[in-house]
Amino acid sequence: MTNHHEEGSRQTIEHAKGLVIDSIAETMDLYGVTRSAGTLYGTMYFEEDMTLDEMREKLGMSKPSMSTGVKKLQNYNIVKQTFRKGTRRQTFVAEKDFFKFFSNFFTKMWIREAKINLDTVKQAQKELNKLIEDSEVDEKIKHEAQQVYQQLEASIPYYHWLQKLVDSIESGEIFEFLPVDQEK
Amino acid sequence: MTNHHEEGSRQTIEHAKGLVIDSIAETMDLYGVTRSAGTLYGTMYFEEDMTLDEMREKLGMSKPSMSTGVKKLQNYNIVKQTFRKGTRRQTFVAEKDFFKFFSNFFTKMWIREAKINLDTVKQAQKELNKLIEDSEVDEKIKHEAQQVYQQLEASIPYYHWLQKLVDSIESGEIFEFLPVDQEK
DNA sequence: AATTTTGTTAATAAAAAATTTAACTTTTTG
DNA sequence: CAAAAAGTTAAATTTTTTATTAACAAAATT
Repeated sequence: MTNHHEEGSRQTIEHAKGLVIDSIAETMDLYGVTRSAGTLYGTMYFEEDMTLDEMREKLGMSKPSMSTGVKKLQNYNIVKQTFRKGTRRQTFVAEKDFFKFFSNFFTKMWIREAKINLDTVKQAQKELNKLIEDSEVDEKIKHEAQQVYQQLEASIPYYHWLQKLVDSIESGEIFEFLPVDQEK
Repeated sequence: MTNHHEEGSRQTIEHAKGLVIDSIAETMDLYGVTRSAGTLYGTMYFEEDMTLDEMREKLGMSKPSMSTGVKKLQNYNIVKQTFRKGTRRQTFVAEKDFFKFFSNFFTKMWIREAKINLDTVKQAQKELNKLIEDSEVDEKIKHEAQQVYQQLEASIPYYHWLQKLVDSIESGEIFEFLPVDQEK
């Protein structure tokens, strides 16, 4: 085996990884994560823990970009800080189990959706109730307010269901209903 | 009931709707849908079918913006074209059932994720296999290729599971496992 | 304590995305 | 079939986002 061949083989491996990294980044882009954060995650997916400088080297970008990128990924709960002995630099590691990725990423969004929207619906209903219970208010308006109130009321079970979905993912119960097929 | 009061009451209703529209737009923003498309959806959520000009009027934006916005929402499968008799203008209606919204929106993303990433993983594995099966290739490289191959292989069950999740949502089966609580 | 290393914040520059105006195409109706 | 209406596409502009350089702050080692 010559060095010439070895060089080409390394390139083949890097090419294969590159395909997957781009694909992951495209998917994350679909989910509203910026392309560069997605590429960073994809890169970390194939590495052990990395320092900011190692990321910068791999991606050819500036250190502040890596710093903010990693922070973003930490916010999505798909990258964690780790402790590598022998260096005083911070190191970070990507969540490599896609089931955990799914869980961390979507439950975070859904919890927030359920909370924010439910709070808002309650607040809007409170305001509508003022009209509905006010004897001074015109019947036509009252009826309109009631209709909107009802539409909002009908949305509430959805947010409760979303919370149940989150719970079943976090507890792992969902995998009893939808088992992971291990065979290829 | 005076007209003066009636004016204020209408404003109260609009204010309540506005709270909810903003909240919906914020959630959709979280999901990677632009703010203005989210606001358009939120607006349509409180209306029957709408023409482009009605949207433009409500949102105070240009008609081409409405045209592209509606197209985007149609792509997410959360807005459909309808036929209102008596007008030759196109009309559009928003999906108001959030369960269907959830289903349409997320299954579309997940189907795409599963397909694209699975295809890419297979392709990457094919390239890695060339190294693994090539007797000319250095053992060290071969080992590295095998490791990456294995990492990719381990991700495949996730994509199959995602497809199963999509199927159970589309068939409605998931609601047997996670029933919708009707009581408040 | 001083110096070096590391990471973050701030300001600027560059790039990307969204919005509008204007031109154009298609559809409808008289 | 001509005229008008409706919708889309294209080009240009504005706004927003992203990334970089440079300055700063914090931590650690000598």
